[in-house]
Amino acid sequence: MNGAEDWRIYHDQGLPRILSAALQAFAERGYHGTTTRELAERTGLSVPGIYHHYRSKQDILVDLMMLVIDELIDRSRQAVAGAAVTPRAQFDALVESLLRFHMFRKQGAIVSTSELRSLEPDNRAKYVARRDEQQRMLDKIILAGVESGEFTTPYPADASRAIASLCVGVASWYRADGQLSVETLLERYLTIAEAIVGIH
Amino acid sequence: MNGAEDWRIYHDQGLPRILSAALQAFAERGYHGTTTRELAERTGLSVPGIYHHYRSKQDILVDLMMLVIDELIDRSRQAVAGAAVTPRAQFDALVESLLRFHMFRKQGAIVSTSELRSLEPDNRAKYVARRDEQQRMLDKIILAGVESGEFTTPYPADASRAIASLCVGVASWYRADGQLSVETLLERYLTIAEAIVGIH
Amino acid sequence: MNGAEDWRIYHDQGLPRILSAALQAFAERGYHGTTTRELAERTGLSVPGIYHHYRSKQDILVDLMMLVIDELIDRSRQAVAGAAVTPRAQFDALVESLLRFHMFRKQGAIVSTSELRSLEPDNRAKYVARRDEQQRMLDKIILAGVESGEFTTPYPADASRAIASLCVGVASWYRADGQLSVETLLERYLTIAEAIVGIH
Amino acid sequence: MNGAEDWRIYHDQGLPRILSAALQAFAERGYHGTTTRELAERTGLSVPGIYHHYRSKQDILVDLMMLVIDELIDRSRQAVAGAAVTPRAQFDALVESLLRFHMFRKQGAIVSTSELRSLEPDNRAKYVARRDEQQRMLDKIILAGVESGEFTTPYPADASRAIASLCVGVASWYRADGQLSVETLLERYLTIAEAIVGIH
DNA sequence: CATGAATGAGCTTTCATTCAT
DNA sequence: CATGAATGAAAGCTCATTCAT
Repeated sequence: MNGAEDWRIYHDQGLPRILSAALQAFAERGYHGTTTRELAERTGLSVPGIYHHYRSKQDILVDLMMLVIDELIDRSRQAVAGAAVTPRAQFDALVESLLRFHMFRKQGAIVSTSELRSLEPDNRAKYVARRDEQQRMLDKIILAGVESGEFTTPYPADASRAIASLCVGVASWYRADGQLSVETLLERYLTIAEAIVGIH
Repeated sequence: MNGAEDWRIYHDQGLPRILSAALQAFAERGYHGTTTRELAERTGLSVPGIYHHYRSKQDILVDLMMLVIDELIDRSRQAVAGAAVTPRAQFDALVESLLRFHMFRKQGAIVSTSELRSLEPDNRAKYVARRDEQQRMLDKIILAGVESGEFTTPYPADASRAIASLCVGVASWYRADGQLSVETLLERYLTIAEAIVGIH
Repeated sequence: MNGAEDWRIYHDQGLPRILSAALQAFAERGYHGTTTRELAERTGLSVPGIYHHYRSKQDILVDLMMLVIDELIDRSRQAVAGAAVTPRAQFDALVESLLRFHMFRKQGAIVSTSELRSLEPDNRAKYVARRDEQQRMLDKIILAGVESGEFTTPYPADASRAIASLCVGVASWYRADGQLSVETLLERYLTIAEAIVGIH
Repeated sequence: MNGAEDWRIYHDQGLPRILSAALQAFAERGYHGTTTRELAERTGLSVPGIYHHYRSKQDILVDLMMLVIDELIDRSRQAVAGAAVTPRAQFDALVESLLRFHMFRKQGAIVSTSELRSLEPDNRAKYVARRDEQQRMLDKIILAGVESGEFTTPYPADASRAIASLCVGVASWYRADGQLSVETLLERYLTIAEAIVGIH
């Protein structure tokens, strides 16, 4: 159904209005700083209207964060699947995908990072499992690159974590209307990421 | 009054008990997720006891975040002042200082990053001014290195932001009781940082 | 739409339950001496139930005092409108109306007098404007009587204020179940009021 | 020690500073609307300093109200004692004394009237006893006047209460810097009072 | 889905008051 | 008397959530 490079293309996320409102609100004021009344106002629904769709505020957060991480994983897999079967090609594709996601799903990324602590234990466990799954994709590719000799970093695990930090950091300052074009940012950060894993 | 390398040494922060309790609580549950009752319990004070020392919960957050950023700036200046007057020496010192701070003042760094949005506008402005001051220290050193030819990065501003992201990221996963020794982490991340600015 | 003498007839005020509770409570213990919890108990509502209907305790006081002064003005106008167009008839009607009001709306009158200082500045200004409007009705009638020669007081302004004081005073001691019948009280105080303006 | 007409002369009340502060504060904001902290600030004392002199806020109110009513009774007695032994002379003297008191001890009168409800039951009982004693002085003189035929009012009790209301009302609007001179006000209100009891 | 009313639990903050120094 | 620290109780108000219509 999707062409090979769909992971690069970001449209409006098409979130149901409650999740869309929650995304804005949680990103701006945090989960605990957002009231259900505010969600109602932002959606144009009534407060009981919200509860018609969700059993609790927590459920909204869970739904939202799961959608976000699932989209990230999905796009990451597509990126890797569409790349040539070399560590470098796969690395470049995955990092590019990570970067695009943190640019174009900025708010989702911010909420997911900062509200992990607001998830109740069970929900948190589920979320963390998926986030770790995502991180392992990068770990594996870097390890493969090191084993094949294409990447020269002596500490692949740290490099992987550092690259993830870098990409997550992008969400905190990137603006679509800022100075840096998408392509330029990708190019520069890819260069940095390659430097980190030791690609010459 | 202080030996040259004081910026490397971290003792207990010696925070007054209320700020110390707030630091733990805000880091764990966030500003809005922390109640004044909880602060009281953690301090061993009564709720009005808290208000004897602080006029509002917001004031506690402000005091805490200002102490954190001021310590960071102070240590950064010491690090640079104590280094040789070459871009590389200054860069290494500042990055090391940033890394140490995000390892040893982990919670303060987490709170400062995630609760910026919880500061009321005036307080936020003051905080952001100091944070920008800190960031400019790194910007300038990298620019100097590029001008002198010691650093080869073609986009110093991005490199500076990337390195800051990297260091901030450390606070989110570093554990004092983890696998990685301080010295090892410093070595690895310094190598990465140098790769980012293009030191051969 | 109403019969001519409606201003003489006092039924239960038909206040919404919150205002009714506030009326009793503020009259007994004062605005600052009344807690929202007490209002809740008196209404049979919970505390948030109160806040569903009013945004603040101050808003309750405002609503209450405005209802009181508006009813007073309304009845005063009706009394004057229904009287013959002679100063004496209008004076008698207005004073009778004032007296009845301070007998049958005793608590409202007490609250309005004693809690003026508890109104926030804007609300106070609005209330005072209406109270002055009410006072001017009496002033004008007395002046008219003096001009026509029917009233002989040499200081109409003081007489007007004195009569108002007198009527307000009634609220502080009148009891429906006391010794004095309504008609007797009206007769005596009307006699006094006429003596004050100098009607022979 | 006092000359005959001392009841006419009002100096500064010479209240101890705590009572003086309480007088202002209670008059402006009411007993329940005034905090002990505010009393401390107004006196220049510390909060524990207040408690060095008074065991509770209630005690301050009691002391204040008792001083006020005692001064009123004292001056009333002096006024009557200094007057000729005729109902009219005694009436005039007592009413003049009441008027002067409500002009020159305005705030004390306001507090005493509005904070009666804030006195705890025992204290209230004591206060009411004295206030009634004061009222009886006026009652008796009017009765004497009626018996001697000098006063023609057919309802002396109501007249007495009306006159008291009138005098109390003065405290609510009189300003020392207003239009009305003391002597003018006295003259007019005495005329009114005499009209009420039916002195020709 | 909306409206309107409602609430248990809990929020931040303040009160009068106390005690050690 | 001041300073400074402290507190039980309670204040005004808000939260997430629910229910009837």
